[in-house]
Amino acid sequence: MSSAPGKTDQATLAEIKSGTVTMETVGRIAGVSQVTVSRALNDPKKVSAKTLQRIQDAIELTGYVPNMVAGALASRRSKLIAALVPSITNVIYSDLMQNFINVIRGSGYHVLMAETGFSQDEEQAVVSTMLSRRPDGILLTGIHHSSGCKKMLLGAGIPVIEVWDITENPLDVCIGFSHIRAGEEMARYAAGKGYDKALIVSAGDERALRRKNAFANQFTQLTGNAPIEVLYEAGATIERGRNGLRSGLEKGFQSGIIMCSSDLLAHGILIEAQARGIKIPEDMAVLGFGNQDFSPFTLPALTTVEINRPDLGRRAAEALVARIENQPLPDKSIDVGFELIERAST
Amino acid sequence: MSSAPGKTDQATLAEIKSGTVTMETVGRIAGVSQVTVSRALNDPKKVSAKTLQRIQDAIELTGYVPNMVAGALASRRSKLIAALVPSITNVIYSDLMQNFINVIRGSGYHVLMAETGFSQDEEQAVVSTMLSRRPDGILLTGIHHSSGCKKMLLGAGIPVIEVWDITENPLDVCIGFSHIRAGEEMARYAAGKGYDKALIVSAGDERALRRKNAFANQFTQLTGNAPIEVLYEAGATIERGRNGLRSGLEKGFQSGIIMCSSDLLAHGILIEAQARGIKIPEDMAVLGFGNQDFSPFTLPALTTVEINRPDLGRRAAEALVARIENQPLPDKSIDVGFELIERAST
DNA sequence: TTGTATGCGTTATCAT
DNA sequence: ATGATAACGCATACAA
Repeated sequence: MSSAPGKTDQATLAEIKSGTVTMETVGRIAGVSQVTVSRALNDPKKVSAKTLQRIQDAIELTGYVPNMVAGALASRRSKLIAALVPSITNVIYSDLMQNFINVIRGSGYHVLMAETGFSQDEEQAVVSTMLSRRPDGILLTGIHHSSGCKKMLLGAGIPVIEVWDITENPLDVCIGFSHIRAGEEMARYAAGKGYDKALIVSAGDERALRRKNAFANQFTQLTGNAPIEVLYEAGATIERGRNGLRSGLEKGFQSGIIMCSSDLLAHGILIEAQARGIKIPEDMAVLGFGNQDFSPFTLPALTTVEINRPDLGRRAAEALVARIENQPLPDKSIDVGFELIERAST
Repeated sequence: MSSAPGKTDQATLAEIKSGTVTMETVGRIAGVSQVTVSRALNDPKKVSAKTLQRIQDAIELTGYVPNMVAGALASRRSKLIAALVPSITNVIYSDLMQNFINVIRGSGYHVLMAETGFSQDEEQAVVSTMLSRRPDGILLTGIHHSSGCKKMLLGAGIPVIEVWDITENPLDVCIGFSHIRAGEEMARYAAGKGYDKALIVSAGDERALRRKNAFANQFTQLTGNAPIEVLYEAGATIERGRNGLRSGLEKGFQSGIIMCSSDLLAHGILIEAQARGIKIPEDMAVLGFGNQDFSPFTLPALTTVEINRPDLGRRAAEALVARIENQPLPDKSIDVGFELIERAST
């Protein structure tokens, strides 16, 4: 009678105390086999109400916690998603990830997050170690990856979603917007408002540079004047924005519009302008990018380009889960677009 | 001779093509057993130079990627760390996590990151699903957790590190600073500078409120005047900073010092003050918290309290890894302190 | 230095 | 509705 339902024998007690409770333990207490416990958790309909109740009681009693490591090995589905972003301290990306993660969690997946620091080599290194976790899917930022990285991803045979950029030929699925079109749109707006001189203050990452070049080309074409440029290797900060205006003035910029690769830089420029008694937008205009949460509340409020990041994160998660679960996906390349929001700084 | 070293037979080719390469496959090609491949990867010293080379060639040939899921199950060490923060979009925490993750990665661990949103219930729910991944250690933000959460953690029997706060009785190890002492120090500073009226603009999370209360008590004690308070349920933003000053003025605040629970709120107050023609620090002073990257570059530069977040993240990672690997830890409770940095806003 | 046997805690495939 | 059995891919103990 030692293994009768409801009984808790010596061995069972030892397992509970040592924290080594498994489905086997739960089953022994509930008077069923380990397999039935597995079914009770994964597909309760297949188990009778009576035994289901007994199993639930046993789980309660033992404090059983499922072991997804074992589950992943057996099912060959890890329920893990790897997510690679250039920087987790940059709100542009963490904002996106916040929504991505929340949707992903709702579908029962966990997220392994890592930084790639704007470098393809680092991305490849990170992808390499991530794949050893056998993720069911992976999110990458951007559409440019090393060939070694692509090869590994193809070899892994898992869905890949590339975000924050767009291309006709994604590795698998991409969702984002055209940085070139965004840059061009900013130039058209600037020229359309009558500004015929421009200063560009930009961070040095590849996507920012693509926007910058598109802006410069379009602006030059429309006005006949090539913008002055101030570039930073590193990421955008308010400090670099302040320095950027200083450098721009030293390089001879006197009036017109200042195109920034980020609202953070733009905010820094507003501050530096204020410190110097330069009036925005009377003396010069400022155009940001990203529409961060503070951008409507600067002095003056910032004209900028909005990307709906929460929506982007959500849709990326939904698309990735759909791909993993073999649901049909209408499109391999999803353009979420952007919107130029005019405020007082221009 | 079909399994002679260097040979690649039919079955092996099939495995390579189907992406189901294991140590077994590699070993077959290299002419050794699966165990030797395992050793070659985990402890190369134990394998002769010759076979090591053959194994490396076979790995190269097959594109073998280790399966840490299987490794975790067999060794009962997942090499996974769960990290729970209130918000990943808040730079205060993402800054900390950035350094935490980098150190953790260097030790061969991966990080499962999740948000808990300032709620103990959500924290418990997240902990629950995280534990099913059998992490080797876990990082929590703060020292207050639901009893269910504590029970689960104890039951899991893994090292826990609590950051961004401090207590004499951590669950396991904690590293952070005293929010009460920080609030008191801010009050002493304010009173010492001669301010005898105060407005508090604070976010509503538990730690911010502890600083607020400590400040209010100490300030009242020193000056005889209780501060006016403006509280927000949600997190700190520049927008709420601007609204906070507005509300403070409506509540009758006219002059003195404004104590903020975050530099973001303080920045918003500087902006609103500028919009209203209020001179900082002549008409009223502003005191922030956090020393964010922009804080030296606001107008005027922000007086604030600095916590060395990168250092905190690094030390948290080091302490957690030490605990996991059973290395001695000098202290269960590590106070990293804080520093009041005086700038132009006071 | 290398190999054999075994088990990690599940899921999947058959039976019953 | 439930159970027996065999993977899953690796690490560990023990042998040789």
